[in-house]
Amino acid sequence: MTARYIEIYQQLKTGIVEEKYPADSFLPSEAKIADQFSCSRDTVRKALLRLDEDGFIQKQHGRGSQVLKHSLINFPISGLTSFQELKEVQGLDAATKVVLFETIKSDPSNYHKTAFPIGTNLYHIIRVRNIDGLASVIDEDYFDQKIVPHMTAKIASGSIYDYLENTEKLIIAYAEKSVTAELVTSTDRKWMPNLAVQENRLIQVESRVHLADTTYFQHTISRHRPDKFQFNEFSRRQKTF
Amino acid sequence: MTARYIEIYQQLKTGIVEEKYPADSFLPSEAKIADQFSCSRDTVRKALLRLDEDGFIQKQHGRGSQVLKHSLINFPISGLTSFQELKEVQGLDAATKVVLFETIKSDPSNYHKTAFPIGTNLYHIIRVRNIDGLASVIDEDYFDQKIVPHMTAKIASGSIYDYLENTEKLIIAYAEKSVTAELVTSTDRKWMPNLAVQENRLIQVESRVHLADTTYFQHTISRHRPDKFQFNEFSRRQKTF
DNA sequence: CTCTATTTGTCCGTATGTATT
DNA sequence: TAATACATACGGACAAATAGA
Repeated sequence: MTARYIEIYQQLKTGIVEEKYPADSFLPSEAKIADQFSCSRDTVRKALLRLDEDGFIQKQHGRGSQVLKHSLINFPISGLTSFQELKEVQGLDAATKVVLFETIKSDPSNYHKTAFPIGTNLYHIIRVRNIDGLASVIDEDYFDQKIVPHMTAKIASGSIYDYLENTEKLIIAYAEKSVTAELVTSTDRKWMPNLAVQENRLIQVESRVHLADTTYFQHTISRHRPDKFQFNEFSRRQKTF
Repeated sequence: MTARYIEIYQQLKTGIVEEKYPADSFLPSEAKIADQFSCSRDTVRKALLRLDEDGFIQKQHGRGSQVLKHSLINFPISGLTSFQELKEVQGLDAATKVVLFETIKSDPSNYHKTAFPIGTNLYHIIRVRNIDGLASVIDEDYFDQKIVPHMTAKIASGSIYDYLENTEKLIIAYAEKSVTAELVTSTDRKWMPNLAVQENRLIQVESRVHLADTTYFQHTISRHRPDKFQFNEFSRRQKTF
């Protein structure tokens, strides 16, 4: 069922994480890996391409594939990763409180904010994320009810993405994101009571999320405490094409 | 010299940008594109993979490749894109002033900052970026002199990446980046005199940059005016592998 | 709902080019 | 120069998803 190259990707990744292939060492050549797995070199190359993209190895023409230090904990703003997934991966002491759950209709007054066509029925949800007991993120979501018809406050208090993908079987594909530093509002201070008075901005990540068939279904605004905000990323030099 | 699949990528991309293939329409099937270019389907698939990664199309199993709205101007923090390149792509009215150019040796007092081994000879450069006449970014760079032996203040006032790649023929491959919101210092205010007094933080992007052979050669700290900071990104949902 | 045509996804094998050592 | 390793390209086969009759 799962593709052969995915299995090979996973096994090589495990070998890297468990230091069977330590940092700075080279993986076996593509031909040797193909022998080990009794598959074609093409299949191995697909696996190595993913490892390269994910920052586990650096491929080098004529030399081999070198294992990179995977020191950085990935806190991806890029990549579409839910808070719940981050919590699990990073083992955070985190809790979610749903502070608003309502259904609204998109109208001219909020169109600029949500970018949904006027008249679209939406869920409007606000959640506060507490990390180590401190209110650290305010998430405001809008979901198209045509796509997500059975949202509840209970679902919102857990993992919405887990629900969307595993229960509703939606295939979440891509998002346009923008990151800015926005002025603190009185509403922000209400949900983040411990924010120091001299802090005048929150880090805002705004996302428009689409399904695999390009349907636009979610708009999210995440506002982060500036003194707690950090994200780490592995990035490759853009080829100039 | 340039690979066939790159040519195909470029031509399709041009067709999308010039709206020969408008948003929401479908590209011809892989087989048809292969016919048009008299190449194999494998070669077409490589081109489409890049277009998909770059957010120009959405591939859909059994359906085709749909053209996406490419509304967002990419201001990549991810992706390793130099200020000079951004300036050219976005047509910014931007100027660079080199405010510090010195050679130093890495020692215990700055090791935590640069992460270069103690005793490494380094160029230390600080540049202020003015956009529309306003000091908007402070860039602080450290370069390993073993890798970049002939840096000058004149080069630093232009495009260092252009120099590194085209003159020194270095192949810049990847970076570990972190983004945080750091407290404003008196030095920051010196270089950004118009920063409002109530602003207490700058958005900081810190990068450790490596060459294709994994050599670590550059450490950069970019501090952005919070009221001017914005970056947009196209991002895909991480497969859970 | 079934069948079929179309389209993309995966995998294989082979050949040749190019970079590194 | 020669051996090794990755990059590109071709062609074929079958699986899986989609759409429409």
